[in-house]
Amino acid sequence: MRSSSSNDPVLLTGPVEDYLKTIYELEARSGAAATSEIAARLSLTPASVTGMVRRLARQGLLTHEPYRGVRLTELGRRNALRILRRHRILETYLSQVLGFPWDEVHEEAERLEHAASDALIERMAAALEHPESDPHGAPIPTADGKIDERSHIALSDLDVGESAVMVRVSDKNPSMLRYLAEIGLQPGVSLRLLERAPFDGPITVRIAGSELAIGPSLAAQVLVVHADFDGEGN
Amino acid sequence: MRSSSSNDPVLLTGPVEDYLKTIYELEARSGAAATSEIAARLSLTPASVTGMVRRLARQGLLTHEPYRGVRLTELGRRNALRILRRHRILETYLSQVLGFPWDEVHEEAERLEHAASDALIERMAAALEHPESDPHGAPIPTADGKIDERSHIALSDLDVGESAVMVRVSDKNPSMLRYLAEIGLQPGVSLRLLERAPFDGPITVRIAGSELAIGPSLAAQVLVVHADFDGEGN
DNA sequence: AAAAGAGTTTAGCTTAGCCTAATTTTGGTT
DNA sequence: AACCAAAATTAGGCTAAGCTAAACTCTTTT
Repeated sequence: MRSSSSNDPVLLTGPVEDYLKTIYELEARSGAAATSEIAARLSLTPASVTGMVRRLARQGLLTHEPYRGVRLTELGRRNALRILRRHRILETYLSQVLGFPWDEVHEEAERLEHAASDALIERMAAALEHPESDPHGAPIPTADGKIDERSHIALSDLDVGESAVMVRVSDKNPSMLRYLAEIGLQPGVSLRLLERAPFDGPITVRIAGSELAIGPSLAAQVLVVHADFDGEGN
Repeated sequence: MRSSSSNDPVLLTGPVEDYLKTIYELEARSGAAATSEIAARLSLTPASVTGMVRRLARQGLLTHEPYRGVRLTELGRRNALRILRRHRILETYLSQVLGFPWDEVHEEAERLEHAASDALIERMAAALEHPESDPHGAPIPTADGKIDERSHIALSDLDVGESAVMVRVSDKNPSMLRYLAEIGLQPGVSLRLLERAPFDGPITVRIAGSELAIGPSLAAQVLVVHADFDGEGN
């Protein structure tokens, strides 16, 4: 009479690691991750996700309320953060040490994060002097599972006349990243919103002295903090 | 009526890469790789190997004469050398750049070799200034599939009085590697065979001024070239 | 209150890669 | 020449992770 309780040994496969990471990110935005959202992010069918979610629930990595969505347990969250740490340290290492352009590091890290040992990740972290964020501005969880999720707003939500500092952008769209690099819009760069065209039109910003028009959908992806404010403490 | 011919797209999975690498190494020694040898190297059952071998033959990566053994085709050899290049460059990078001890790099490379892109491997190779051998002295195949297999003899086959240079040792036995590092027996080190005890007894060598007794089974694993001879040209 | 549609789950299959147990082949001994 | 043991193969199953098609549930709209 042995029940499969939550302290069964948890050996994570690559696909399972991908689920956990994805669910962590979705849960951070929406409270609970929907089957279809997970499926879309991982390019799987919803039916496949339902099946995997059942298994992960059985292993104690998440809870599943049918038709209601999925939440990570503490165990699931710890593991998700471990993968996220690997991913972001790998991205940083590939970018800073090996000179990969920032639009290529995501895909490479996506594969390496399942193969690298903790020892390797920690050596890379040490070589980078323990970075706090990756090349796209995402915070890197510590080895003991703490993460400093800063509050930030979208560039598109800035008011005209306000100054801000670019802090973060998604790592998942290579061509967007190439464009941002081209116009010099990278984490740490200061900017000021000069003008906003009506009817969801482009935004004009000043970056490093020159003016630049940015479409609203791109501006919505670029995260900033107000320049006079440091963005800490939510 | 479509036959699965040898120019089907060949996308290699991790396990398949391991088979090719292993078969390449066995074939180099014995002419053809036996099912049971492959199974032993990969810690699988012979039955599993037979099944996989059939698939790989169907994909044109090797030829299989039932009960007689397995040989890589040109396609299989090219792919095996690609994995071997990855493995050895990874080992070298982990050792030289990230400071891993030489007894730990094999296991780490074993996992990373299936995940790293060609672009990453080539960046690492460039950072290392295109090394010709890995930390254990194994030659690194070039990106276009050439490999410089040097001839060498076992330390145990040296005659008394002969001088030699250590050139290579297997990367697969961590505790042996730790011991060799401890006694300073690493590729490039010069030595002279002082004495050989009878009845398969220990060998005494001089390394860096001091004398050292080495058991025969260890000495058989350590490969050397004669000091007055450069080991090139078969 | 019923119906519709989006989202989710279930049922049943597929493939890769492994396993054990049973059988067959090979090559060497008596 | 027959036999035996080792090696190899076949037969039949299993798990992880995916898929399609069909059925179900929830919420919203009529």
